[in-house]
Amino acid sequence: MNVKVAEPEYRIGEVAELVGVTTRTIRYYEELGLLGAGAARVKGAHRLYTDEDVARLRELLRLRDLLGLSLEELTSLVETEQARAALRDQWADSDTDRQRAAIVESAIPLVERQLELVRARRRRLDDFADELSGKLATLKKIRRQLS
Amino acid sequence: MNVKVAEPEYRIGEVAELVGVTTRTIRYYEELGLLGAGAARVKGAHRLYTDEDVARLRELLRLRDLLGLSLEELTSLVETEQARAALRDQWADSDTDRQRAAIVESAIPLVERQLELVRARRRRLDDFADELSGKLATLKKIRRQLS
DNA sequence: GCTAAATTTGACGTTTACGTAAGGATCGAG
DNA sequence: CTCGATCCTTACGTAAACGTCAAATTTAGC
Repeated sequence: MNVKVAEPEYRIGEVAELVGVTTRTIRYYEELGLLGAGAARVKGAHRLYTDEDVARLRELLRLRDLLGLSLEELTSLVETEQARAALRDQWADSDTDRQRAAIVESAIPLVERQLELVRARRRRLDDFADELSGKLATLKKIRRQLS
Repeated sequence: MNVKVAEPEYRIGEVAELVGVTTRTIRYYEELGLLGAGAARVKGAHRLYTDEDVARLRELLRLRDLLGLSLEELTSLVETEQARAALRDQWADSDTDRQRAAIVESAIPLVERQLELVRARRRRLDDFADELSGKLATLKKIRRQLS
């Protein structure tokens, strides 16, 4: 029972290069609870990451870079997902549909919140772009009148 | 000659409240060369700001907040405008059209660069939004199948 | 089992972007 | 001219997000 599919795993240095950060950053994020990499890890052993871990890290970095969220804001935004990720390990096992449904139910509002943040930021950028366009048009008009 | 239109002027505390930052921030930005407020100011005298100064500060804050630019990146991005702002004071005076044209000429590429940055950021946000939408759709599909 | 390369833990250092406090000067109203 | 509010300069303090270094360990290959 509890058959594990041999997932390809990466060491911290590989992950760092894959996503473009340093190993320090990855350990720091784990320290903050943003990454649970190998939750069950004997102290001193090397950390191992799955493809899913890498994807999660990439998403965190995107939220950080595109929305300018602090790591503290990130933690509160993904805390639910943290629990979900913990549960997810057992997804493939003997979970009941009811349990699976609960996991999905909890994941949906999280993604919805992220989507809202992204869209709100997009709207503000649109406004800014509009103003800059107007400014540019004004400048060009002046230029024409001066030539 | 050199008739000055009595522009409404604000003290640093007023500006701070208007744009939502502290006076420290404003002085710090001046220290970095981002704001030239009262370039010709006797040491020790109070700083005075015009409506245009306030607008400029607001723009800087938007670039900082929406694009996540560091203050160093901001300085290099607006350095040209800095020179332009210095010249602009004489705009209303005895400038020739050739000089005015030069000012406008130098301002245009600056605004264009800003617009490019904003649009690039917007594209990345759109990509992110698309991915999140897809993820959300997937989750909802799973939810339907489990119910 | 041995060795080189990568990793771990712990701790102190660094940069950015301001916060904060002190002592004195300036400004505007009366 | 006086007084209270606001501001000035100088300087040290701070939080976030890592950087860096050292000594001990672990891991992969032979």
